Amino acid sequence: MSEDLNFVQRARREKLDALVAQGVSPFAYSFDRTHTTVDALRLHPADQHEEGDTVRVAGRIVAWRAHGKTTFAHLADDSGRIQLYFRRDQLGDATYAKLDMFDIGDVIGVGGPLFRTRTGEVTVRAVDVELLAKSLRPLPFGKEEVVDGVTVRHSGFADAEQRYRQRYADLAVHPEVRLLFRARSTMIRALRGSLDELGYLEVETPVLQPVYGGATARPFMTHHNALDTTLYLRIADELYLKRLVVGGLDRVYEIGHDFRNEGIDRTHNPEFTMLEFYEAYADYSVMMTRVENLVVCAAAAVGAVWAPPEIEGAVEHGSGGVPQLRPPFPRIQWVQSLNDALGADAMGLGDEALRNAARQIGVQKVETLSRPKVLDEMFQALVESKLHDPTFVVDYPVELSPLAKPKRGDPTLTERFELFARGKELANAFSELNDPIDQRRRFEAQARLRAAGDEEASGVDEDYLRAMEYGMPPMGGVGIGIDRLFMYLTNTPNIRDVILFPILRPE
RNA sequence: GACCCGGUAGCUCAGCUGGUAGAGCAACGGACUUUUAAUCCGUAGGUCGCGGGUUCGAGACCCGCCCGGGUCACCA
Repeated sequence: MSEDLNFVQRARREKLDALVAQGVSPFAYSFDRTHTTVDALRLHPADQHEEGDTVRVAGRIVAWRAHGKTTFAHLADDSGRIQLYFRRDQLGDATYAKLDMFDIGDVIGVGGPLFRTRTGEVTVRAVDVELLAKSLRPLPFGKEEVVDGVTVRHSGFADAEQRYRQRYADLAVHPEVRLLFRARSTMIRALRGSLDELGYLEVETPVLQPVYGGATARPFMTHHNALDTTLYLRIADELYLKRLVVGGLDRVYEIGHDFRNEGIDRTHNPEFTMLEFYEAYADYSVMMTRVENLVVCAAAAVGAVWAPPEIEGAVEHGSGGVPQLRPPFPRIQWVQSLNDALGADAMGLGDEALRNAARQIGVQKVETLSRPKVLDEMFQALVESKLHDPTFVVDYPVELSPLAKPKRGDPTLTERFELFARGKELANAFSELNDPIDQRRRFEAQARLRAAGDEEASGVDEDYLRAMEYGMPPMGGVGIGIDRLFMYLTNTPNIRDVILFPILRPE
């Protein structure tokens, strides 16, 4: 293996050996730090020019400027970075000589008083220095300069594939990427807080399921050895959460991963994060208010901690910042908006006329699609893709919504809505079907499709029907794609940039 | 899946109509006690994605393949 090391790695191994030979342990157990770099900087007031408090800071060496008997460096931690100043007369010959064994990327701890350099930068005058972890592989740090107050980054880490594969290196080198993922966590925490405040209970339901359902998608399959049975990774949480409402947990939610064995592109990762929540005695109009409030709350949370990076050469996440949301969001009827866009009564068209209309607006392979699918495609092309600001689309045709209740007063429609923004679906919700007899019919229709070769169709979930037969309260349910919501709020076009470890082809 | 762009040093990239591999940063040696893309002098570092072909000669041209990015399609 050592023959594979490049010359940079070999040089670092040699330094490691030299340190060990001098009795320095290159991988420490702990370091007693008193301040983060940003806290240390704040400790030293702008008007203070004499030496200040003593601090102990720890982090990664990100820049190194040796000048013979004196050395400047920058140390970065999660909060930011601070300059270090080493002097031979301060540290002594032996300690100062050890600095030669340090490299950019090493994790070190430094103690000493704060002072302000000639150029005004708050700096730690190192009195003691300790190696905490030797970096044996060079991190692709770029160099930074400040031009007219704007940080400009030179020759950094640009290879998108390597940034995803080695997210640890991407994060180590790009503070703006750390900030983005912190904002994602902040958003999820805010969503949890909102639901908790409404009396929702956070629960965990099975990822491994004997029967999959709750959405239309091809599943991942696996096998349990002891039971000698096929299990599926869930494609949705829905049916288990609704079982819990049967059990008397009136308001439940779950934030977790769903798995869909389908294509990978800039808006699809096979494993993605879904928030689903169900509320007994609420219908879809109540849930619309809930979604609106949650999205506004998510936007506020993200906006409070995140803005597009102002570093030239930074990893890009679109522009414009977090959108300003002005609830209530517009609500448009599915049928009406399709008819308006088409200039005809889509639902009233005969099969051939409908297919011709679909072809004309550019729907591909119309002849292979079922009638509901054709309608859905037309709606996507004519309406969805043009919804830029958050908009609720309400009252979907019954053919498109196998788990929703029929609309009161119009059985051709269902009480369902989806929320769209920037042409992408952010949420999907309905007044949940709670009639077990109707549900069995719909399951059986799915099972027939499956028998006919439709891999996306699920089977009959007898246990779920049993739960429903005990009596399922009316309820509203919502699914929100967390990755998509965060992409929308940060204007990030690629889902891989909001997932820490996106799926890639194995190396 | 279709089309477009790309794969050259650890990183970011250049390499013209084919002539035998370049820069900056990082690394290594040296000088330097307030620098900040530090500076200066020197050194080393390459299976040019892989496999064929054309040619006296291929990083470059041709064919095939692999990998990545983008666009479109599919996957609500």
